[in-house]
Amino acid sequence: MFTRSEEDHLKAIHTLSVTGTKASTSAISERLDTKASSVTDMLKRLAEKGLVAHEPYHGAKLTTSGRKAALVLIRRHRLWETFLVDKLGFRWDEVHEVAEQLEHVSSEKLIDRLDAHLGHPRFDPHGDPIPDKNGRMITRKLLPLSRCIAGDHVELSSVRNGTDALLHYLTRKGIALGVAITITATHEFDGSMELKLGDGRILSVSREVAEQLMVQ
Amino acid sequence: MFTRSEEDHLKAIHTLSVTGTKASTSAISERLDTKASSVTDMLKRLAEKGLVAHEPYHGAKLTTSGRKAALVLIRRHRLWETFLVDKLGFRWDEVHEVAEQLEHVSSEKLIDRLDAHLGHPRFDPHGDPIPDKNGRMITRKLLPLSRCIAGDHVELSSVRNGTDALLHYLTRKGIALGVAITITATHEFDGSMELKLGDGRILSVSREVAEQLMVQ
DNA sequence: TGCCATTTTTAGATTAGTCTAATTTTGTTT
DNA sequence: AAACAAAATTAGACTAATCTAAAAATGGCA
Repeated sequence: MFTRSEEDHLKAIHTLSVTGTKASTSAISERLDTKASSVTDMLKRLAEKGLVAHEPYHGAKLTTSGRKAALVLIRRHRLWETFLVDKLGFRWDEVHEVAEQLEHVSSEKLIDRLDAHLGHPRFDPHGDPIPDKNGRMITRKLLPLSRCIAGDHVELSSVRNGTDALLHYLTRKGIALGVAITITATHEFDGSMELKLGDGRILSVSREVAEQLMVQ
Repeated sequence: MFTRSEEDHLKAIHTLSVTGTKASTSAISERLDTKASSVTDMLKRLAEKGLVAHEPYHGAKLTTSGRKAALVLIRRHRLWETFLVDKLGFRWDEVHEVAEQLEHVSSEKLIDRLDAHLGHPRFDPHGDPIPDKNGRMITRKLLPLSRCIAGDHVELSSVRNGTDALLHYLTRKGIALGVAITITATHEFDGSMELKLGDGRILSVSREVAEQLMVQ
């Protein structure tokens, strides 16, 4: 259907859009680790195919069919991540790169069967929602832990931009999705927070980390 | 590690070699549905990388490292086929094309975990042996059903060159791997054979089909 | 309002992989 | 052994995807 590079660009534009960032040429090129001129070329090609609206000098937006294609890719990626963790016993910090390859395998039947095999999961191992066959997914209003104040009782629901390093760090600290968190103290001067977990353990996290832990 | 096209060529050369055919430029190009000149180019590239020995005008042979690479690809392909049938409920005549894509996903850990998840299968859904981590696999001396004579009692062990159409045909006839077969008659004039299956069913197969059914 | 730094696009080159058409080699056949 | 058909290689062109360097556009600020 699409080339690997086209798919990578569609996904990048989608991700930027949903996080509220304008999908500018430079933002896309940074995400894909290519040069801006390469992105311009690809935007032209995608525009010709009717997948993006490219306003020269003013970034790109997905068209309806471009968005549909991007959601298929996100569905594939998140289902494969779930498979790797649930069925093959990978850790959540090991799955991204492999899923990045698997998502380009194009077979609707494969993905639908995989979905069923996994029990139609609604969230992937990082807490991100998995689009269904029609591109629909659960939307939750989450806020970063860094916005909570002392005394709040919350639950860890997803990890934003979870680099493998961050995920590994959390794993080592014994922090997993679904864990109950009580904020015991927040420190103004550096933004770090003291937490009490559901099992009674006490720990402290930096502001950077607290900004990526999305809670409910 | 290798490009998709390099991998396709390695696998084609390997398959030709093990079936006793010389891996000539034209034989490879026919398998890959490309032109002979494209194959010549690729053989040069693979020879530079030390994966094949290319004797111009006299075909190609895999080097030790080329053979090792090809076996990795065959291992991946057959494990994925097994996964599709055993875990996702695909029919054996539906898996080839999808496995053809999945085999290019490169992650040793993925394949080893998949192997374990499937219970270290020794044969794929078509009866072909699956190489282990070290490239070793079971070798069986099979012969085509067409070489059997009336009165022989045999077991269907694999289907050679199983095109999707042939596999689908066998499925419709209720013929599966492992089925016991007694040859009740062979017809000289067109090579067709009369068979009695383990469950008592009687059927007749053409010479072409009998040449592809490998028995023990 | 006009200048300037930043961003984006354009122009032109490069690489991998493919093709067609022409040339060369091989090996069979008379 | 010479000729010829088949197979393989070479030559040259094309496309997709990338890059660098140069030119153009944008938008904030003096």
